[in-house]
Order: sequence, then C-alpha cells, then structure tokens
Amino acid sequence: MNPDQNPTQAGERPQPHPPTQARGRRRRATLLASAVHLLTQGGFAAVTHRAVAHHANLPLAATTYYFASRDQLLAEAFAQLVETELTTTRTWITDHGLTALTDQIATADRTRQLGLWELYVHAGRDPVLQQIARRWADGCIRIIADTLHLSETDTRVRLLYTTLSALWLEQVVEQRPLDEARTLLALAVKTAENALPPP
Amino acid sequence: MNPDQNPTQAGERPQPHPPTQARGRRRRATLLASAVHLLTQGGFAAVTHRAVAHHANLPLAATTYYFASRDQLLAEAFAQLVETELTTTRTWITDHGLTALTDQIATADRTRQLGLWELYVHAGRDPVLQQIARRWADGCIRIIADTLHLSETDTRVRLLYTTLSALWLEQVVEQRPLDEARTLLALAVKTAENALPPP
DNA sequence: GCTAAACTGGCACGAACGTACCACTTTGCG
DNA sequence: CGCAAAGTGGTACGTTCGTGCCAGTTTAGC
Repeated sequence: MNPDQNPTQAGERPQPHPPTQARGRRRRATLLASAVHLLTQGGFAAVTHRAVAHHANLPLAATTYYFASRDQLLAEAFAQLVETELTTTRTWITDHGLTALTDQIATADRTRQLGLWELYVHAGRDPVLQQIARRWADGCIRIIADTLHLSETDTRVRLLYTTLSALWLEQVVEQRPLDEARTLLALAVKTAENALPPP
Repeated sequence: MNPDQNPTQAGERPQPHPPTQARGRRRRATLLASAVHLLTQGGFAAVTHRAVAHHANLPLAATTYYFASRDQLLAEAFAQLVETELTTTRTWITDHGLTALTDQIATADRTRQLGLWELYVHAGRDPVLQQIARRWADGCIRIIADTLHLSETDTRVRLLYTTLSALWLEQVVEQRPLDEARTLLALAVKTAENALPPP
C-alpha cells in the first residue's frame, strides 16, 4: 500500500518520516523496541499507537511523528523481529546442532513465536510484509545450508527447511508432546542427509 | 476464557444460547455462513457483529442473540471452515492424487486459505480454537494415511503431513513460483513412500 | 543571537467496535 | 383461546482505535 520506502529521499511531504537528526533517533528506536515487545507479547493486535507510546514512556503523538502509519510501524517491528530471530537461531544451531531445534522452540518464549507466525501469515495480505516473510524464509534456508555444508538451492535443504518450519509452527500452535516433535525432527534431518543429491 | 461450553445443558442464564427451536435455526446457520464467508474474505478481523449481520441481511442484535460472544462465533466459523476444508481436500486427493495438491492450492481461493491459516495461528492463544486446530491436523493426517494405505500413527505419514502443510502455508503466504512447490511436493511424497517403516 | 526547522506533547475528532437494553411481535403448548 | 417463552429489531452506551491538529519548546545553521 505504500509505494515509497526510500528513507534517504526526504521529499516526502504528507508522510515526513525522515530519520531523525538528533537524539530523537533514540526515541524512534525506543518506540520500535516497544512495538517489538508488544508484538511478542500479545500479537500484532496489541501493537497500537497508544500501547507503544505508553510502553516507551512517550506521548501518543510520538508514534505518528516517527512512523507514517501503524502499518509501517508493524512492518519495521516485524523486520527487526525477524532479524533477531535469525541470528538467535543461527547461533543456537551452530552451538547445539540441528536436531536440538525442538528444544530451542520449547525453551524460547512461546508468545514470541506466536507473534512471529501471526505476522508471517498476515504477510500474505500485505506485499511489504510479504517481502520480509520471504527474507525470513531465505535466512532460515541459508542457515540450514550452511549447517549441512550444502548449497542454498539444494532441494534437500529446501525440503528440510520446509519440514522444520512446519514442525516449529505446529509445536507452537498445537503444543503437542515434545517427544513427537523431537522424533520427527531427527527423522527429517536423517532423511535429508541420506537423500540423493538433487537431479 | 469461557469456562462453559455445554450446549445441551440449558441452565445458562447470562449466556442463554440454547439452539433455536424454530426457523430461527436457519437464521443461526445463515449468520454462521456469513461469518465463514467474511472470514475467508478478509481474515478474522473482518468478522464483526455488524459485518456478519449485514451480510446475512439480519439485524445487529441477531448475532448476540444466537452467539454468546464474538469469540464463540469465530470458533464455530473456524470449526465449520475446517470441516469443509477437510472434505474438499479429501475428495481432491482421492480424485487427483497427493502430488496434485499444489494445483489445488493454486486453484483454490487464496484469501480463503489465508483466513484458515490466520485462525490456525490464532488458535495458539485460545484453547478452544486450539482444539479445532488439532482436529484439522488430525484430519489431514488421516487423509494422508488413507491415501498411502498406512497407519495414522506411522511416522512417515506424520512427517509427510508436516511437510505438506508447510508447503501449503508457504505457498499461500509467500507466493513463490509454483514449480518449486511442485518439485518439493513430489520429492516429499517419494521420500515418504521409499522410507523405511517406522522402527 | 536569531530565525527556521525539527521536535514535543496534550487534546479532540470521527469511526468502529462489542454488547446491553427494551418495546414489540410471533410462536408453542396447556 | 390465552399466556409465557422465544424470537425480533431498533437503538444506545461505553470503549478503543488511528490520526489530525496546534501551540509550545528545543535545536541547528547562518
């Protein structure tokens, strides 16, 4: 819905959201962090101007001053959340291995994961968010490829990613017994490793 | 949040949602159908009392008369949507086979799938919806098991379901090229068929 | 130091929401 | 038939939302 997203080009009159030139940049960052926090707590329904401003100890108007709209605020929060998630997942996998992923899911804050997936699905209705969702998927695929020392375009990597993400979502939403997920995860990884190279 | 959900027990005073005894049952069904329709069109944010009543050509109060709350309306709409989806998917698969699933996804109404998944993720925050979500998953697993002539508890079936659902969600949200999904789907099915029986 | 621009913050508007209320009509049953 | 229960529909209340507005304050550049 937003045809422009060029922050360096300051020619925007109706939506003058040029990056701050003072300590106001801290305020913007604070607002964004608050939005992320609320997003991980109560889903994107909880990310309102008022809630964000209140959590950041800032007046209500600050949110409309630094962000053109609620959609933009949500998009940036989603992007930041995805970025954080990617680095967290990467370090976890390099430290503990792929098959320990279920434990990370079980360990991590469940509402956080829910917020992430909520926004992921919502991305299906918003082209801007869709781009971020694709970036999330690509990031995960890259992590798996690096871990297995395979190419990102390898079909096995692609398939393994798909399976893992589904296991993840399923675990978060349905809260089935953890053993089941662990078994399936191990099976998926082994299957991917033993599969033939792509044709 | 709702400690009661016993429709046969009519002792409910504050929420007297006893099933209608007259042609009002049609009205209730109409409202529910409208809720489902709105759900598939604009996500569950579009399912408001007013929108449902208007779409059903009924007064606003009818929604609160037949449904205790918006949450209940949403839950019933979700349940009905899942049921419809399950039968549709089953007939499609028996007619065209598992590997043609991507084409069904591509063919079917995209916003409908989005609404389904939106509600699925939302089920992570609501125990009532979570039950319906589990039922959806179990239904899909059963379809796959029947198709492959395997047991529902077979690990291969379980894993294949997981992969298929992820492919489905991914396709709906990210709208990647269809060929990719087709390839992955075929690979997943073949892998599941050739895999060893569960230990 | 002075002026314009950037920033701040309190407030209000209009819209949409869930839900309660209540007079009215229809219906099932003794 | 008569009457209580079920159903009906218009309306209103209280809340919350996104966002616009604008007088005041701070800051940057000349």
